Amino acid sequence: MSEADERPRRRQARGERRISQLLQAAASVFCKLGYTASSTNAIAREAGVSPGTLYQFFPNKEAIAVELGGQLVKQMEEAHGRVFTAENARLPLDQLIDAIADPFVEFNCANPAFLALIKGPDAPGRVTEEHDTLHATLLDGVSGLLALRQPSLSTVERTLIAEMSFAMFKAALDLIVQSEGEERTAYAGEMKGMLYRYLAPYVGTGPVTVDGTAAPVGAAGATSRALPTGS
Amino acid sequence: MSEADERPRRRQARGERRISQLLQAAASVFCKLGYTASSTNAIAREAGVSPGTLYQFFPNKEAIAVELGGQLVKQMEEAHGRVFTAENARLPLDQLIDAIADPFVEFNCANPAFLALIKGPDAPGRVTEEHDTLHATLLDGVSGLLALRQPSLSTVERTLIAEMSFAMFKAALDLIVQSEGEERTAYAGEMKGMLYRYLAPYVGTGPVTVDGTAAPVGAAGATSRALPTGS
Amino acid sequence: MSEADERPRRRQARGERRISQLLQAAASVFCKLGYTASSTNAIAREAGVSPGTLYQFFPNKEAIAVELGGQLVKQMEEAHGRVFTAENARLPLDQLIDAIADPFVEFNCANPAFLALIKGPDAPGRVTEEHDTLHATLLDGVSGLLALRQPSLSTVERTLIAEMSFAMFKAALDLIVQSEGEERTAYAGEMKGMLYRYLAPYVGTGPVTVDGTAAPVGAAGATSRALPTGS
Amino acid sequence: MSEADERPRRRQARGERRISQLLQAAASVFCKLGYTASSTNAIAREAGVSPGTLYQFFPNKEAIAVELGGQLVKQMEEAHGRVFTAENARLPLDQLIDAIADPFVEFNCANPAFLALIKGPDAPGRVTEEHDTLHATLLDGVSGLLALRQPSLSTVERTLIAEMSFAMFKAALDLIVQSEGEERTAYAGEMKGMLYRYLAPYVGTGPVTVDGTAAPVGAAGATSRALPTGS
DNA sequence: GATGAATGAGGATTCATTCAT
DNA sequence: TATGAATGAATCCTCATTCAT
Repeated sequence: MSEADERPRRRQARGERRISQLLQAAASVFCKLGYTASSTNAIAREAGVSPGTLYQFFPNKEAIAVELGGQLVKQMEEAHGRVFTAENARLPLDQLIDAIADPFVEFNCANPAFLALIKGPDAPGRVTEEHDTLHATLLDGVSGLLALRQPSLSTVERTLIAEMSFAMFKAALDLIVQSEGEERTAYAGEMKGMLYRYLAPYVGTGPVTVDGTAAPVGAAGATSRALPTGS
Repeated sequence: MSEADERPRRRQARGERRISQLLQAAASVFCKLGYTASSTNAIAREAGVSPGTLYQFFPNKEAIAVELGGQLVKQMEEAHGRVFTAENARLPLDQLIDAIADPFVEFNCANPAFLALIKGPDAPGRVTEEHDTLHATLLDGVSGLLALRQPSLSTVERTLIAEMSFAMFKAALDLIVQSEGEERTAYAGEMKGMLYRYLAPYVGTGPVTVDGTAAPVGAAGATSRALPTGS
Repeated sequence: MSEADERPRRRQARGERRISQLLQAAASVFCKLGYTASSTNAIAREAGVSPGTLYQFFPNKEAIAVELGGQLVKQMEEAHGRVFTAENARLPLDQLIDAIADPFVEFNCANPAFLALIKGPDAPGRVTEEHDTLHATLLDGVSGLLALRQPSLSTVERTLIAEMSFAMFKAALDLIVQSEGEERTAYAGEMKGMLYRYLAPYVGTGPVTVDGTAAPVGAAGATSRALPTGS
Repeated sequence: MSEADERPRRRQARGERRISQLLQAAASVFCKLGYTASSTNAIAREAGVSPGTLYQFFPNKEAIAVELGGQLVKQMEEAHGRVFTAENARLPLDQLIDAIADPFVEFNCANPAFLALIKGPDAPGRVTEEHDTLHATLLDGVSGLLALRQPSLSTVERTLIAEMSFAMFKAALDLIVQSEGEERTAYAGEMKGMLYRYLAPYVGTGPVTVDGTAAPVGAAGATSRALPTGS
């Protein structure tokens, strides 16, 4: 019984060690060279194994990225819990932003490969499955938050705002990850301020009240450029 | 004198035709494949010349990107004039943003290769000379504007805000260029709104008065997250 | 004794199951891809075992082919009995041809891998041991038949005729195996007619008489095997 | 004028030399290893050039085979003229067979790669474009001859006979090419005898008369082609 | 200038085979 | 015995770059 249980596991043990070895190597290489310029051979070399070994676990580069993305998402969840939750959605805007951004910032600084995957390859049309999935997942998270917080937004509006917010977030994250120390803190602060001021006119700044509407906002100057909030 | 003058000119005439041929081809290929995945052979093929010819004008791939960047900057200036001017700096913030963003949006939609170059390769550390130059140029533009508009900002603050603004701008531009029709217009609107609300606390919304200070702003809610404006 | 006897037997039992599993897989893969393009990994995969297991029973790809050839020969004998017999040799030519061709056709249609092995790899000089063995076996069969039927043929003549007959047979078998239904029947008929007319002048058409000479020629039966000439 | 003529040619000169060098190398490698087992690297090595050079002239292995096939067909035509002609079709059968077989035998002995291409890869379903084309061309030749010689044959009959004849022809050619000296001559004789006797009932042995019908059968000439039967 | 041939290292991927478990 | 991990050379093919013409 235990034998039937363990035997397969033991075999997988080496394999799984190799897999994480390879994923770690991939993370490192993706960070150093970017996705496009990373080669499977380079990853294998970094992992200290032969190219053939890599291909025993992954059918191609894309699959490595997919798996790495999945692992990182899982790791982030394990470390910081789910961030796109209904509870978070109902927080005052500044706290909501903290609740999303802080874990992301922390995790991406510790695992810069995550950002590399989120950003994807530098070619417009050449999006990869993995990047797509990741992008969709995160975008859905943002969009869901918006829906919970401000149900009056139309789908189009919501998508627009979510895409913008996510794009801004990624771009700022890039600056954050690439800097260090005080500079990094400063960038993180800027990112939050930016998101706060961008989103305030759409979703209000206060906590969401019982009836599901966000508290009224005082950002009068923005309205002329903002989408109608539907209120 | 006339000999030394004219022969080179003729040669340069042919040469420059070749060069723009090649640059146009490069623009097209960079857009299709991204910088990293673009090959010199592909560019030469697209330009209808032999690889050898390409290397008669450019010592390597990087140089093509550098030159292309330069040309595009020049073209944009020819089409839209200088945008980072003192006059613009003194406009009311919304007009200032229009004055910068509109030409960029228009030009990048017409020349999507520009954005590809601005974004650079997908590798964090692997920044290329060309991308660096372009980045520095544009960042200086933004930074200069900030300096003119709000001289009280410290260098550090100015750099921070400029980097953030530029990063946001690039990210939004990406969304804009990749969309079409109404969607594109909507993204452009969002970008402007976003920049407006982000910058207002730092540089004020009104026109700059004679004494070089921006008009006072009323964006109270933002201050807690914003850098001190130096006022 | 019982230990030394039975354990190996049990082991062999499992082993032989594995072996036929592998051989069946090999047959399938050889058919799909041809001998040259077939890989041991592919065979193992098809058999549902690991590559290591395959190499526990066969030292290399060649050995698989050899064994498969042997098994198929044995299977064909089990299904159709020996065909290269003295009795057959003495039959009237058309019946002799039937006696040889029918089992081969039937068996090869059911086990197309057999033909793949008979044909061998597509390289002229690269004949494999397995193909050689099979080739020699079958050629000996034909040659033996000729010797029995027409002892007056010199060795050289006999070899020549045997090689030719066998080559024709293989080529026709290929057409037969690759076709279906009526077409297959038609090809089989053509093959027999072809062999009949080719061999008749050498070995006579009638049954072999007691004194070992074939009956004089007078290829009456041939027409019945030919397509109507339309005249 | 001559300059404008020669310049492009001179450039191509090196290239065309390379191309025939490569084709020759390919012929040699295909013969040694068979089509399937031949690698582009091996061909390049044999030609004494780098792999990259090969790919400047041929996009892949298949293309090499196609080109080589084309060249060989052309060369055979140049050396022996067209063989599938109406005049040949009307000859007495033995002369017709001579007219077809002799050039083929001679050419294939001199250029054994031709046969390698005609035979194609050893995989049943994996037929290559080049082999297909070659096969179709030659089969059409045979079929055309049959149509001219015996118009009363139905399409189905004609195809059947053509396929059979061609298959037999290929198989015999293989024996011929692989043997030498007297043996080769003997095989060639056998092949002709075999074809003669196979085809006689379908297309008659005599010359085709004015009204388009073949002379009545009465295969007198056949015996002269057969080995002495030892009777 | 322009060409296109040439290179050889490097890209992804597969293969026959061996080894540790 | 059976597994699956491991290997490294070999597969096809591309790339940035150079060179002879």
